[in-house]
Amino acid sequence: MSQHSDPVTMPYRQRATLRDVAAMAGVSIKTVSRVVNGENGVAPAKVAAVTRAIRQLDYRPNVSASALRRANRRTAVIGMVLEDLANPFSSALLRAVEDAANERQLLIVAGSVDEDQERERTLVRAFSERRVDGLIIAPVGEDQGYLRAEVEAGTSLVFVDRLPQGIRADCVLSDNEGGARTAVHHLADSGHRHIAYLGDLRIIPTAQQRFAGYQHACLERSLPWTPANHVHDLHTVDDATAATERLLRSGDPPTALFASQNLVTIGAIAALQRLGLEDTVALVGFDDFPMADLLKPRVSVIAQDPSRIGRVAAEQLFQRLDGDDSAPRRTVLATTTIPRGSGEIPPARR
Amino acid sequence: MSQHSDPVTMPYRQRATLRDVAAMAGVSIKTVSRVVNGENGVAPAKVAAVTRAIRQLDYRPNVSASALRRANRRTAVIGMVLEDLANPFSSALLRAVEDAANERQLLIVAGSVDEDQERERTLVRAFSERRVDGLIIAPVGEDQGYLRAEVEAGTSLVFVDRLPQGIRADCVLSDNEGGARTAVHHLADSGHRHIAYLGDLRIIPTAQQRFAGYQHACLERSLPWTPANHVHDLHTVDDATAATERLLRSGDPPTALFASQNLVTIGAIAALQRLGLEDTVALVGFDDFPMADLLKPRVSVIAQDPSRIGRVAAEQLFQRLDGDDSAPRRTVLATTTIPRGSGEIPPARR
DNA sequence: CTGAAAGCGCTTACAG
DNA sequence: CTGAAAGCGCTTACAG
Repeated sequence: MSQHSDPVTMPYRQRATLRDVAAMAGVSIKTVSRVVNGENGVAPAKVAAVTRAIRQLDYRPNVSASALRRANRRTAVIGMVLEDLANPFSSALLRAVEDAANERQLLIVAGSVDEDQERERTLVRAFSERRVDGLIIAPVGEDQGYLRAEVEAGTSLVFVDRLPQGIRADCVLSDNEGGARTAVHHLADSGHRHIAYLGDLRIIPTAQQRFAGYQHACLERSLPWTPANHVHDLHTVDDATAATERLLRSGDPPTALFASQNLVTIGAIAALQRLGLEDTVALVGFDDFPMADLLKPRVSVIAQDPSRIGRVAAEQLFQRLDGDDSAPRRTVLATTTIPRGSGEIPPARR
Repeated sequence: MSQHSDPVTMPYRQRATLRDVAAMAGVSIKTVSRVVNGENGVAPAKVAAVTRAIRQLDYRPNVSASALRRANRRTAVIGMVLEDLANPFSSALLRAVEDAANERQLLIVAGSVDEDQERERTLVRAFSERRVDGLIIAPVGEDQGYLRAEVEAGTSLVFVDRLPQGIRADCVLSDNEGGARTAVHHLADSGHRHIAYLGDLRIIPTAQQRFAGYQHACLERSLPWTPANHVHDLHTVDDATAATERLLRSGDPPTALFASQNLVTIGAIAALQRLGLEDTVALVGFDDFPMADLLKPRVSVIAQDPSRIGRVAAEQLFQRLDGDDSAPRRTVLATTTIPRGSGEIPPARR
């Protein structure tokens, strides 16, 4: 293949530059720049000539080039590091931030970390090498101290969903402990005393907080503390289904389940259905999900509001971008209890 | 507030540049550049000195600056224009493209269009002004001709989910017509002759194709053509619920429903449950969804594979980035019929 | 109201 | 093996 016909080595067909526009309009590039940036103090006739040249040449300013030279260096891009762009919680966060970012003409680069610390760092570095103005991060891993370098370089930083470690920065998250407490209280109010805890990976701070809430509620209501009823490290639907089946088939099964996360709730439901116990064993899940209202029984949940978390985080980030350098703020959003049926099933005779 | 303490006007604390690294290592910036880019032909001692300086200064190359000067102008960023980053179909596409992009160290900027043509153009322009290397677009609106300028400027372009209009380019999508045909055949095979069509906005090409599939299947099986049973322009769950209720309460209700999209299926289920008809009226939905397997009855669907669409689109894009300039290719992926119960309910006596 | 010169952080195209 | 000069597309800091 000749050098000429190979699109890889062939130079791209030129896009019009300030120079080209200037030449066509018969002015200097500085004048074109003024028009492009809407600065005033340009003679109307020149504005007209430039505008026409821009249209004729289909000129697109190169935002990266201008950011490189501009005093504030802003790229108008923010980076989001999320657990998994395909999961509803992450994507609701992303979408909420997108909507907020739109008003400011900010673009979003985003990536998934899948609970992998290494990946978190890789993504942040990639974003940093593109000089994003700000970062919104759902942290994984035990130490976010490496992000101090970014902050010192002028990158704004807001965490979501989970508290960061090793760095003080803004964070917006749900009241995980309070929500879990409420769930257990809710079940206890229906008379349950044997309430199982079905939890996500213990290394996840959110999971820890939810377990703490469970624990406190058990103490508060003097429920028996039965470690056999505490299952941790469930990270997939299938994990949760298997664990729930095992639990319910054991010699001393719980009369109610608290599922500390979306996928775990779904897995628990699958297990209950398989054993025909969905109308016998009570269930409250942490996190709402689309079909909760159409299942039988309808599923009671402790709902977070990921859209709100995203919106609040975005607003927080924008304040920082606007120069707010007050002390880091932690915003804890209350959860909402939504009783739909499954959480109000009374204890079965044993 | 003094000029100095105002973070907006205050210059950002300097990040280390090639110059700084060169000064510390006692070499020219060209030598640092060689080390950073892994070019060989640098004396080992200098490589060591440079490497040490890079570490000490926590140097991060400015990828945008290098792209500006580099011959191929590649930014290593691709843009995705999707319907709604928060909906499962879009987010599955995004995630699949992300996974493919990771292998090539490409970053993704993404945005939602919400069925708004204006927004599609705005997003594309914003991406273009950042000089993305490629675009993956789920097109809305009637004309994608404006994208020719991007292609001529060297931007690779692949459409997903919907065929573009006004431009010839690669496209990866499901066999919408075939899938819809199969759905109706499936219901007809159980003896249904009065099958309602519940469809999304008619302006959406995908919806048109699904209606065409429905139509062909009706002809093929000589089913009565009853316009009263064709409901279009359902775009939300609530729309679909209301329309389905109306239909089932009419004088001559259908014995089976074909819901041409996710949210419509969910709305139809809500209506069936409300009327107590979920075990009486058959239902097949286009698009699978997470809980389909846990509802009662379990929901039969025609499944697309958004992950596969995303992966194939990404691979197609990468081939173009690698210089493939063969004729535009259209990839149509087959759908899968998943019978779970709701689609196998026989016609009720009328 | 306008523009020529310098420079953002980097790579290219050379020369040695 | 190494580096000085020019330049990517733009804005800054001036001068007129």
